[in-house]
Amino acid sequence: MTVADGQPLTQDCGDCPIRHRAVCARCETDELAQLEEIKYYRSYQAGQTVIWSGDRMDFVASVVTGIATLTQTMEDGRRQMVGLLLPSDFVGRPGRDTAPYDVTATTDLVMCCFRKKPFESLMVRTPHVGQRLLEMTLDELDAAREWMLLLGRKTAREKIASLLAILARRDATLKLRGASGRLVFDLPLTREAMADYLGLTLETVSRQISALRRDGVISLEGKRHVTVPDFGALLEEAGDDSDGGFLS
Amino acid sequence: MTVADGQPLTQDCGDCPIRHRAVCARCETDELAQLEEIKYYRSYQAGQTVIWSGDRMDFVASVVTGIATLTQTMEDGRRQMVGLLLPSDFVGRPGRDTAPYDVTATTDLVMCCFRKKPFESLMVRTPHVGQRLLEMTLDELDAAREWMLLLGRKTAREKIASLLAILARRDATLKLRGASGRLVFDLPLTREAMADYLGLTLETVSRQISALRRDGVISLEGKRHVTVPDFGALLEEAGDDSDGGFLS
DNA sequence: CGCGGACCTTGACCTAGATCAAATAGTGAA
DNA sequence: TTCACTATTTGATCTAGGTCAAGGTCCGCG
Repeated sequence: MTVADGQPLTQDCGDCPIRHRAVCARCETDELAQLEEIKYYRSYQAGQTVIWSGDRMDFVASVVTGIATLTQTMEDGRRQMVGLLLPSDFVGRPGRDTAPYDVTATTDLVMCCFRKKPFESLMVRTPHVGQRLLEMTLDELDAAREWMLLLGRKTAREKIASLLAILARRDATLKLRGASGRLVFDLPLTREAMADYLGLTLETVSRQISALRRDGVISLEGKRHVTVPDFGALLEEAGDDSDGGFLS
Repeated sequence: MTVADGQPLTQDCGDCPIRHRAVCARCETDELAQLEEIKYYRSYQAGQTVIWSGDRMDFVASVVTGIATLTQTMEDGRRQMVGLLLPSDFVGRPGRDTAPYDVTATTDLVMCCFRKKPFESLMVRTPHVGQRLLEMTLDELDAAREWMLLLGRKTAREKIASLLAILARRDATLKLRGASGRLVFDLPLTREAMADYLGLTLETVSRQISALRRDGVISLEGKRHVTVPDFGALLEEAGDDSDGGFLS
């Protein structure tokens, strides 16, 4: 996934890193060809806003590489992140034309976009797209509900541990590393973004990370490079009643 | 919607109160006939548990009348409600066989059930069911994300006001009353259930309701019968930056 | 090499909401 | 009518996390 001098690149769906996980995952070759015809790539730099809440949104898209966030803001400035978009995740909604949330690129970001109208008409013709989108939406709903438990009932320490566990697990999945006690990854979020995600202040995030470090649950090199010596111990801190069945 | 002596009743889809809003909303008459063939009704009394988290779940269903809740529980007993199911809402997920949440009847409840296998195979044949389910799931995801903002960032008073606004609005919709400043409805939830929904304790719920009453935002007859003299004022208390465009 | 500006950490203090503890309705059965 | 029981309210206190404030670290730039 290289981007030549900030220019969006075009590429073959066959080589796409998210081919088997994104909204196109279930498509047959002919369906894929139709999608390929209407797709185009866009890239954003870390920190850039992709869409402002309330803006007209004439496309839908899949995240190809990088991380984006969905956030809601109240008039007085209180902010809550309501979604973390990782590679293969879908942005936008067929049948809606203004964005309900701010979408921001947290890291450098490449998205595979489809203009909304052609995509919608394509959804009618190619059942596999709609089926896959339903599946993905149901998964996101589950994730949102798990997040509701976190926001409503977990302590600050549990919230941080939960977030670290999610990031660590996701990183391990991407790297295709098997079950292993020791995990190493980089935090893709600032302390402030973590606070927005967790319903905390950035000071509390910082304090709890320091506390987890003092207690040996994690160790840090620099501010962002995290080592988890014992993933089980981290899950313990997260307060989850199950380890998700994998990488325990 | 009467239930003869606790016996589930069968009825014609044509007379069904949720015909045009549930998962069957978009079905043509022939599709509806197929659904009708595999449906059956079940009823539950207020307080009964419909499904326990982790249980095998061999059906999916629509709420016909009454209210049900989805809740998650941590080992130490902390509880968070993650969904409020109103008439026409859908329970269960095609392609999953154990329930991820407790489902509880909050009021007397009637559900229109479909065994999972036949429903799944029907979904392949009748595109309108899948389309409608996608639409409904996207709506639920939006609702879940709004709830995340509430859980993560709103004060106790704003949380209560938000919940009352949702219940009032929904009640007004059901009764088909037009825009009106004055609204009257009954709380379908105990203080404890409200606390589970809002990420608060029941004492805080009680105190904040008392405070809203003292301040004239609502008035109460008994514990459950609420009058909202000025819906706009209630929305103001809820801290939402928009009134949802209806019934302001 | 020194400056400005993100980003992060830490300390001191404060407050919204939790916790603990009673008291007060309602409600249905005997 | 009284008892038992559940739902609710209210008060007194405690505390996790917020707020305010001061440094610290890192990095790019003149």
